[in-house]
Amino acid sequence: MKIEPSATRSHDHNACVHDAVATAVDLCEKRGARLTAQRRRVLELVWGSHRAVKAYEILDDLAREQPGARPPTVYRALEFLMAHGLVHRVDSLNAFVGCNHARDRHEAQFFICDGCGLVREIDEPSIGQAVTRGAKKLGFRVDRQTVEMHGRCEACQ
Amino acid sequence: MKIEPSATRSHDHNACVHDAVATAVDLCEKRGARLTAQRRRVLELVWGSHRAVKAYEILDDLAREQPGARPPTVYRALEFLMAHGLVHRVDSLNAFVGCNHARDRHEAQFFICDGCGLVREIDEPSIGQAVTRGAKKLGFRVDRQTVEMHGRCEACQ
DNA sequence: AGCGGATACGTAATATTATAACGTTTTCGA
DNA sequence: TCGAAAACGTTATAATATTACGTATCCGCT
Ligand SMILES: [Zn+2]
Ligand SMILES: [Zn+2]
Ligand SMILES: [Zn+2]
Ligand SMILES: [Zn+2]
Repeated sequence: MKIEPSATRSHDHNACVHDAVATAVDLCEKRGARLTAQRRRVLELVWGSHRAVKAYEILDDLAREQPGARPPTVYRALEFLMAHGLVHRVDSLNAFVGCNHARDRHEAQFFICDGCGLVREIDEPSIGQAVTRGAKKLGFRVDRQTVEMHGRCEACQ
Repeated sequence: MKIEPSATRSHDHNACVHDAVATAVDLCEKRGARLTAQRRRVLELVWGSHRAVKAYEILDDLAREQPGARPPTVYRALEFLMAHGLVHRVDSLNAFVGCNHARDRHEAQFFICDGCGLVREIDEPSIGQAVTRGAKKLGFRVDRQTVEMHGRCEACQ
């Protein structure tokens, strides 16, 4: 198992991946959820970078080491990982990104650099609050939010 | 030209559509943009309801009255309409919705009812401000935002 | 250990969403 | 009225995602 390097990072990314997997193992253990080898491998592949990764990119990677892999293989794994908050879907990119604070359930908000592809998940409570205010005005109940900001990261400006 | 009724409205929807088209005609006039018959028809079809409409639904409708219609016919019209802020894409639904305050360029924020499909576009400045604050913390420059809240409208709760 | 239901996976097919490529027609100002 | 730009027609294909159904594996229970 080798994790490829990425142009968009300057840190020890293997440590990122290792941490993410350890957290996932832990969390699934606690919840009695089955983090199978395949699901775990898909999690690693999603964490291959801090970019959002396309399902078919994951499929290509997976198929290289496991020729039987098919779309449902990947989508099923992603479904599981999303259900457990280990991965998020980025709707504006049709792509998936690893969650870097998966311990608690949370509303995900993303900054996405259109230059280098970097995705940063944040938790800015005032965004949630502003949304709640807006919802109240309309009598809406909010169950789930998609908040994705596109632009340029510091390095790419 | 007949606009179909929708389960999710209690108002004179033909008036909505009429207004939207009048605004569009006006705006395109001002900008020297060509709101052709086809683009106008697609705008009407998007405005067929206050729900988000799929591209292939529009295509089906359009093809009924114009058998030569093909995917590019619709996507090209939508591209034009979006470029002029007359229609927005709802990323979390892969669908399109008419803009109800197209006069000015604006950041669109949506509340989407998962019960009846109603989409309400709002302009809650505090959301934009909260986002800006979050962006500043990260050194991000925001160019474009996707803010889509899913839940239940007042009637569907 | 052996049974049986639930969960996960393999596999083929197909559905849905979107774009590429290229030629023709229309528009509109010079 | 000419010519370039824009719009449109048409075919094909790319990209994303799901359905359906059969098989294998896991796991609690006896
Ligand atoms: Zn997260
Ligand atoms: Zn960047
Ligand atoms: Zn709008
Ligand atoms: Zn509703």
